[in-house]
Amino acid sequence: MLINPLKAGTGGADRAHIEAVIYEASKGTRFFEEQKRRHARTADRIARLKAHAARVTRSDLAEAEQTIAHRRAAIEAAVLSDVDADGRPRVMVHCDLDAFYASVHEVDEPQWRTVPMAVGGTGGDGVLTTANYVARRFGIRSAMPTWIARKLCPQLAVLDLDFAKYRVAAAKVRTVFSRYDPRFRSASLDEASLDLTPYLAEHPELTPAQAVEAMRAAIHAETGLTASAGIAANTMLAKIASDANKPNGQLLVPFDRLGILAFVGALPVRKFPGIGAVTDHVLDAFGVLTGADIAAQMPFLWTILTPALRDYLLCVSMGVPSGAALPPAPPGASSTPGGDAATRRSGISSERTFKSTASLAFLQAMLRDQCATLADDLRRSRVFARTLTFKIKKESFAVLTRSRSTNGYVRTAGELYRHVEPMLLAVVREHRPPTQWRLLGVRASGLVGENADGMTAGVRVGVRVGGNDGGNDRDDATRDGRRSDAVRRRGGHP
DNA sequence: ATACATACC
DNA sequence: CACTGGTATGTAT
Repeated sequence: MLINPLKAGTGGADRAHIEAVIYEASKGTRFFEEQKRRHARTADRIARLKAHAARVTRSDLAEAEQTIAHRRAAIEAAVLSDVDADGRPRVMVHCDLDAFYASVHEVDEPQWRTVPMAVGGTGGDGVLTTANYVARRFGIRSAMPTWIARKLCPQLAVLDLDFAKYRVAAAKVRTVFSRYDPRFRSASLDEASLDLTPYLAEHPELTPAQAVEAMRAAIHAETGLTASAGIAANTMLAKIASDANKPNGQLLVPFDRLGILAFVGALPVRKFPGIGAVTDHVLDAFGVLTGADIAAQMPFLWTILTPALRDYLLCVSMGVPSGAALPPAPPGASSTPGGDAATRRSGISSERTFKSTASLAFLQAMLRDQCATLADDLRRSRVFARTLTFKIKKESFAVLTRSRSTNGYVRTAGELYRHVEPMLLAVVREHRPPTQWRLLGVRASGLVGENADGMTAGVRVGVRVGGNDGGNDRDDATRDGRRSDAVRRRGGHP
C-alpha cells in the first residue's frame, strides 16, 4: 500500500522504505527491546575500549609494531610454503548454490520462479530459511520472521521445508564437485570448498576461471540449480569471492601478493568471515572500515583487542586465513572467531521455542522432550557426553545457561534429564516473581564415542566395538554404569 | 570448569 | 501481539 511493489528493493529509496517497514513492525516488541539491550552492551564495550585506548603510550605502540613485524614475517613465510607438490600455488574454489532451498522448489515447480517465494517459517513464530530472488527484491531475507516478511510483501508464498528434496539435490551437486576435487569439503548442504590444483594439472588447457565456469555449468545442466563461486589462493579468499557476483556468477582473486593485498584492502571488514555485526560495529567506532584500515591501524588495534581477535585481524588483513604461522606458543591458541567448518563435532544439542509460560510442569515436560531428542541424536552419532548444558530463554529474550560436567558418560534420556532437571529447578527458583519462559534446550559436549569422527582413545573403552548398533538402547543406563570407571581414567580429550 | 557472547548457515 | 535451531569457539571469571 505504501509503495509500488514493482520497484521495491531496486534502489536507495526502496531500501529506506524496507528499513522503515521493518523498524515499524519490530519497534516495541520484546525482541526489539532485547536488541536494544545488546546494542547498549556493545556501546559499553566500545566505551571501555576507548578508555583503554586513551591510556596507550608510544612505547606500547612501538612494542606492538615489533611484535606485528615478526608475526607478519612468519605469516608470509608460511604462505610462501603453501604450494602443491610441484611448487605451484594452490587454486582454491568456494562454491555455493544460490538461494538453495528456494531454488530446489523452483526446479520442481517452475511456477515459483516468477513470484515472491520463501521457504520455512510456517507457524506463528517462524522465521524464513531462504527467499528466492524475486522475494529478495522486496527486502525479504533468511532469518526474517514470516510476519515481517508479509508486511514487506503480502503476496509472499511461503513453502514448507522439504529436507529430503534438498538432500537429493545436494547429492547430485556433490557428484559434480567430486569430479573436480574428490576430496572437496562441505560445511553445509549448499556449499563446498575445493582444491582445484590437481584437476588443473590434468587439464592444462583450462584456466582456473574456465574450469569453474564449466563446473557451474555442469551443476546447472545436471540439477537446474545455479551456483556462484570464488577462485583464490586460499579458502578464505575464495569464500569471500564467491559472494561477490552472486547469483550465478564467479570471481577470481589475483594470486600475487600485491593483488591479494589490494583485494582485501578494499573489502569492508564485515565481509571477512568471522567479523559479524558486533565486531563490525566495534571496529567502526575506531574508524576501521576496510581491510586496509585494519592493516594501517594494526599496532593500535593490537594494544586494545583480545589476542584471538587481533591475531585473526592481522592474518585476514594480509589475505591469509587465520591461524597461519601461529607462534610456537600457547596450546589453546587462537583460531577464527566464529569457527571454521572443517572440525569434528564437539557437541550436540536440542532446543525448542514455545508459547511463553511460567508453568514448571510444562517446562519439565518440555525438558524431558528435549532430553529424549538429544538422547536419540547421541545414540545415532554413537557418542556419549561428559558435559551437559541447560539453556533457557526468558520471554524478554534474555538467555541463561547452566552447565555441569558429570563423572562418567551419559546418553539416555533418563540420565540426561536427571542431570539437567536440577538446573531448570534452580533457575526457575532464582527468578521471583515467577518469570515467563519462551525456550529451553539441552546441549551435550565433551563427547566420547566410537571411532567415527576421530574421537579419542576413550572410545574403545566407552563403547563396545561393533557392539551397539543393534538399535537396542534399553540397557544403556546399565552399560553406562559399568563403563564409567574405565572411561573416567581416560580423561583429557582435546 | 562455568557463564555468556559472537558468528555462521 | 509477532524474531528459529544447530554447531563452534572466544572471553571473562
